[in-house]
Order: sequence, then structure tokens, then C-alpha cells
Amino acid sequence: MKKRALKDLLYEQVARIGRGVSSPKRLEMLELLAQGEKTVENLADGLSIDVKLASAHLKALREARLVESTRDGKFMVYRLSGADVAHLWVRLHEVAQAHLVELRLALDEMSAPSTELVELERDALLKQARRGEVIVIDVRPRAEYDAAHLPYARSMPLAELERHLKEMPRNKQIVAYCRGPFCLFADEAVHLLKAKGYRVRKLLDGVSEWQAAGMPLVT
Amino acid sequence: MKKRALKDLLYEQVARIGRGVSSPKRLEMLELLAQGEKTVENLADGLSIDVKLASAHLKALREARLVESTRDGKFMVYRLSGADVAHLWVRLHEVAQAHLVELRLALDEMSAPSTELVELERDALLKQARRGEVIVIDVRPRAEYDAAHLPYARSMPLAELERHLKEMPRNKQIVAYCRGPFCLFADEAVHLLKAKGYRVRKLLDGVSEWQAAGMPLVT
DNA sequence: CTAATACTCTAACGAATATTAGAATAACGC
DNA sequence: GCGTTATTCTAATATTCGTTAGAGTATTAG
Repeated sequence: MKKRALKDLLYEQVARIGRGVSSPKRLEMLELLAQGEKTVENLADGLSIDVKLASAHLKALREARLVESTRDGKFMVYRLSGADVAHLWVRLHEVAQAHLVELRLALDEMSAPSTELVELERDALLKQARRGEVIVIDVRPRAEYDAAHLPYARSMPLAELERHLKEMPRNKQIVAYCRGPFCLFADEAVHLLKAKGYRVRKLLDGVSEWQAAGMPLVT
Repeated sequence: MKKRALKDLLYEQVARIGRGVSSPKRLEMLELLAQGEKTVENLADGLSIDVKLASAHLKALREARLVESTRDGKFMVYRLSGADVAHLWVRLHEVAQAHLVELRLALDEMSAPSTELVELERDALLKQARRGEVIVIDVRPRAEYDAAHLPYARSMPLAELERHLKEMPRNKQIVAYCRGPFCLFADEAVHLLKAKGYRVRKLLDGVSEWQAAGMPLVT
């Protein structure tokens, strides 16, 4: 039966994508790359792994065509091969959160120290941000803000937050976001600002989650 | 650093989902289960594999919480653990089609015998179907039609198509769909009907693709 | 109760994967 | 050219995965 061989071929190709996203390290890389392009060293540092190992995982991602690379002088710069790859990552962690109790428990524990992090309605938030009723701060490194960020968001990298505290209005609601629900930057920002008496909440979305929900980004 | 351990835990959980979808057999099972619940034997037959092997893959899918099972008499009935799992499958094969040339080539070759299979605009198709300007036929087994089907679609399983030819109007455009872009039923229906002189096209969507695009289903 | 059916579990083996270390390559600065 | 830096490739390891066969479990039919 020739049909079987053809079918096997088709599903085998999709499984290449599946194998690409079947390792925790590679998923973490995809999430980082969803924030903007990175060098091999950037990625290795971000994941706290050896450059050689990062390179091996990047090879696997390249073979699944989930990432592309170009050379920039001495550096190899990697990026996602499309916005659809970021959306695949979003869908994966959504499915994981929906069905894996262990993940929900770990996420609850993670966010416990910074109390009352409410996920906001996206449309309402956008409207309030446009009117200036809430201050949206992007606490990722500035390069990631430059690659893409939420409308009306201000870049306020975690490292600089303490130095720029005086620029933050005390009378307004502040909303902090970072790379997504698995990133701790926004939690730390919330913790810090709350201690200083600001009214602040965390947005669980990163730029990919925001965009996958059909919301606009500024690039 | 405690953060590392926590992060590892989080991505490891998402990787459980990734591992679930990293095998061609399991992907084919998910696509079949997206058509409605099935017994182990159903699935093994559908994939042309041993029941034991099917059971082993189902165990992997259960551990990733992508499927659930209940006992019905002698039979174990498996189903997807949510519509989000079907949508994950859709996103996976969309990403694969977008980035893997090998897959696009294989799909082209597959559809070659039945000429001119145009993907239709979904909204336009729905409108035309409602007005009765096109006849939408669902050529999957009737049980799958019963589980969920496109609005205004008629069940016309491939096996019965030849017997019910006279019920098909010759003057109207016919649109056939099946389990999705990797399924051959609609191709065969198109081939058969074209040979009999009908005007017929294939819709590449299955119910999951249709629903993932935000279109309504009848259940 | 026994026999048959439908499925799962265990054991086993080869294939594929993750990780590490060491050699090789490619571009830069001198 | 030479040394340095950034990255990949090769080789070797331990581990996991896919597949098959055989034993075991749950349910139904008689």
C-alpha cells in the first residue's frame, strides 16, 4: 500500500517540529529568541549552559527549521524563522498549563512571594494605557524592548529600575510585564515597587502571548 | 541559584507536551482522535500498527495529558483531553508546512492526481453553503461526522459515495472535506466525482483546522 | 466457573538523544 | 602571516525511546 508510505512521510515531517520542541532547553531558547535575535553566547548565558551544548541544541532547532542564523562578524545571530514559531511556543505552554497540574503548582509557588498578581483583561489594559490611566513598564533588557514591545509601554529594565524610581508616578496603577509567564523579571519588579509603596501589578503576557491573543505590538 | 532549578522544572513540564508530539505515530493518533473518540483497536487499524504498539504510544500521550481514556465494556475509549490539543496539532502542521520544504513537496505530489484543488475562503464558503449555492460533503466515516462537522455539511462517507451518486446535484458546485490536509478521503471523492462529470473541489480543512480558524462547528 | 476478547505491563534490544571534551573552522585585530 | 574569539564538528559516554514478544489484568459471554 503506497498510501501508508506517503502518510508516514507526512507525519514524519511534522514530527521534526515536534522533536524540536521536545526538550526543555530548546523551549527555553525559543522563548528567549521570541524576545528578539540573540547570539549563541547570549543564549548559552541565558540558559546557564555551555556554549557547545547551546550550539548542539541550536543545530537541532535549525534542522527543524524553527530558527535561522546569519553571521555578523565573529558572531552567529539566531532568530526564530517566523512569528508562527513564537505562537507555537505560546500554544505549547498554554496546553501544558491547561492539563499539567505539576506546572500549575510550580507557577503558583513561583508567583507566591509577590502577592496579588492579577492577570488583566488585555483590551481594557490597552485602553487604560492609551489614556495614561495605567503605566505599562517593560522590564526586559532594552534590546528586547527595541525588538518589539506592547503599545504605550516604557522600557524600564530591571537593572535600571531602582535608579529611575523617581520617574514613576505614585498616584497611578503600574503594570509590569517581561518575557512571559515563566519569566521572573516582572515578579521582581512588582516586589521592588510594592516595597516602595507603588500600586503595581504583573501582566502574565510577554510580547508573544500578547500578539498570539490578537493584540498589536510596536516594532 | 534556586531560580535555575525552578526554571528547569517549568520548561521540563512543557517539554512533556513537546515529547508527546515528537513522534509521527502519536501525531497521527492525535489527528484521528480530533475526529472523535476511538478505541485502541480503531487507532491501531487507522495507523496500520500493532495494538501493543498503539497502546504504548497512547501511554506516552496519557503521560503528557494530551489524551484521556475511559472504559466502555471491553473497550478502552480514548479522546483528546481538550479542544486545545486539536488546535495544537493544527498549529504544529501549519508551522511544518510553512517551514519544511520537504512537507510541501510531499503534499503537492499527494494532491497532484486530483487536479485543481483550490483552498476556498472559509467565510465565503460558509455563506454559499447556507444559501445552498454549494453542496458541502463530509466524506469521513459517519461516526466522525456525528461527533462534529461543518455547518450545512452532509455526511457522505467515501464508502457510500458511489451508491448515493444520484442524490448529488449536477448543476451545483460540490466541496468535499475530510480529516484535514493529510487525509486522502477528500482527494478520492474529488477524483471519483470529477470522473462522473461533477463540479467538485477539495477543502483542505478538517474540523480542527476549521475550528482553529475561528469558524463554527455543529456537534 | 471457563473461554474469549481487549488491552496493558514487563522485558529486551537496537536506534536515537543529551551531554561533555577535544579538534577544526571562520572572522577579526595586529 | 599569527593569535584571539566565536562557533561548529567529531567522538565518546550515558540515557532515553521505539518496537516487538510474552505474560498479566479486566470485562463479557456462556
